[in-house]
Amino acid sequence: MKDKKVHEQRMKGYFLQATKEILKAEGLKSLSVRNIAEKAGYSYTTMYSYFQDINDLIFLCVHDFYEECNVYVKERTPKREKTITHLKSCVRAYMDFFIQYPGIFDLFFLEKMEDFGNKKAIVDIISSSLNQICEEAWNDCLARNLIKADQIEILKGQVKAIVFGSLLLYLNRRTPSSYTEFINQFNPQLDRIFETGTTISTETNTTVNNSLISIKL
Amino acid sequence: MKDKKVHEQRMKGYFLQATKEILKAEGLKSLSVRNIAEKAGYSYTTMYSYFQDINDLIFLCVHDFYEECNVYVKERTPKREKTITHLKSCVRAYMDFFIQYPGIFDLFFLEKMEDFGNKKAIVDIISSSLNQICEEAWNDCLARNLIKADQIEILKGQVKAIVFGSLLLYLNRRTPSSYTEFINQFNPQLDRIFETGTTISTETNTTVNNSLISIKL
DNA sequence: TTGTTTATTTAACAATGTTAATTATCTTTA
DNA sequence: TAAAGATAATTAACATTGTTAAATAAACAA
Repeated sequence: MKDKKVHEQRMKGYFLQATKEILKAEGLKSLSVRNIAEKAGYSYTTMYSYFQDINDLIFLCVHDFYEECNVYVKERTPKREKTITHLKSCVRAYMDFFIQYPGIFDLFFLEKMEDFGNKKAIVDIISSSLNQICEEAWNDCLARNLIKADQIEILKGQVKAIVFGSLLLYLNRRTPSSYTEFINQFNPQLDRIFETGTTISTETNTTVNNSLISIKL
Repeated sequence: MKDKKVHEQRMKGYFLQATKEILKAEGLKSLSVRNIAEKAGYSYTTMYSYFQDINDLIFLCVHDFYEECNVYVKERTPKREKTITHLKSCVRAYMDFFIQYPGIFDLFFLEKMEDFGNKKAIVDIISSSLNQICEEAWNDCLARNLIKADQIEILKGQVKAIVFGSLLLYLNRRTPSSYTEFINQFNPQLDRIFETGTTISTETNTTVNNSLISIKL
């Protein structure tokens, strides 16, 4: 009785792992049932014994990728400096994750909601991921009075919009065309958001490539 | 000899028109060769006599839609007030166009570049469309010294990122869930960009729904 | 009218997601 | 241990996509 459950979980794991690997390496475009099954080591229709359809499978990945992104950011911003600089580092690390895995950006933001089977829970995870992952950093700044309380919502909104706008243009439209250019455009934009609304601006703003990763697309 | 060209243009027109109609009404998802051909009144393979493939056809639409968007903005912002308020109205009208035609947003920003056959010309039209369409408004503000010359590039960058970020989240992730909410979030964000970097801020900022269209998704 | 070029359609193929029928494998129990 | 029954996995098949090649229809020139 228990063996059955164990077996089922193991099988699901194989398919899930295969799907994640393909998504990270090649993106949604080159994902197919036959594709996944081959990597998992089974015939394609076997998938349908463990998942309702391919979307069911795809969107189980969202949870895993969200957690991976969270870890990614935490690992690269360890100090908990409680400064706006630290907050900005978290935001950049969040972006870097998607630059490293454009396929996950696709899945998170470019895929249509209908393809998730309109599952609102999944969309909520995605939509709130940036704020969720940077929550401590925001709270720290607020607690230390580096950000005016009545401005925080609009600040969050601006950061969010600018992050996804920049990612969309860069990853999907190659605008700008190089990673260095991208960072050199994005950083001052991010800096500028915090120029007003922050109580004091003693921290230096960055206009050169100080990204956390050096990978270029 | 000339009849042939005329005929060819007419045929292309039929297919192009059909494609545009489907894109505007239903979006990329429900677009197919057979779909287009049926609307055009021909068998599906006839398309291949006039276009290399379906992407060739799709991306001829980009030119037309860009022009449509330009007209849309111009019609809704007629006065040429030469103020930052006017510039912001242009930006909002540009956004409204895509809110009215989410299928065109899909085509412009969500579609993969490979699907355009990597045609850089098309991507350039898309990427520069916002700045292109709002160019006069920006120049007017600059000429009247409402914007600091050394800030204009970063301002344009911020506006661009915030516009596409907001559209992406709203159209593709239903965040926020209502049009009114969307506008009430977006407007103060846009306002805030112009609070610094603009020489004087005598103009009133808008935080209520003053959008140019009243259609809600 | 006949022959040739052009236009259009029909037939077919490969790749996709999905379902139904079939076979293989494991489990239980006599 | 071996047969019966349940479960797991595969093969076959279908519908939908984009696309190409072959066949037919239409237009036109002599």
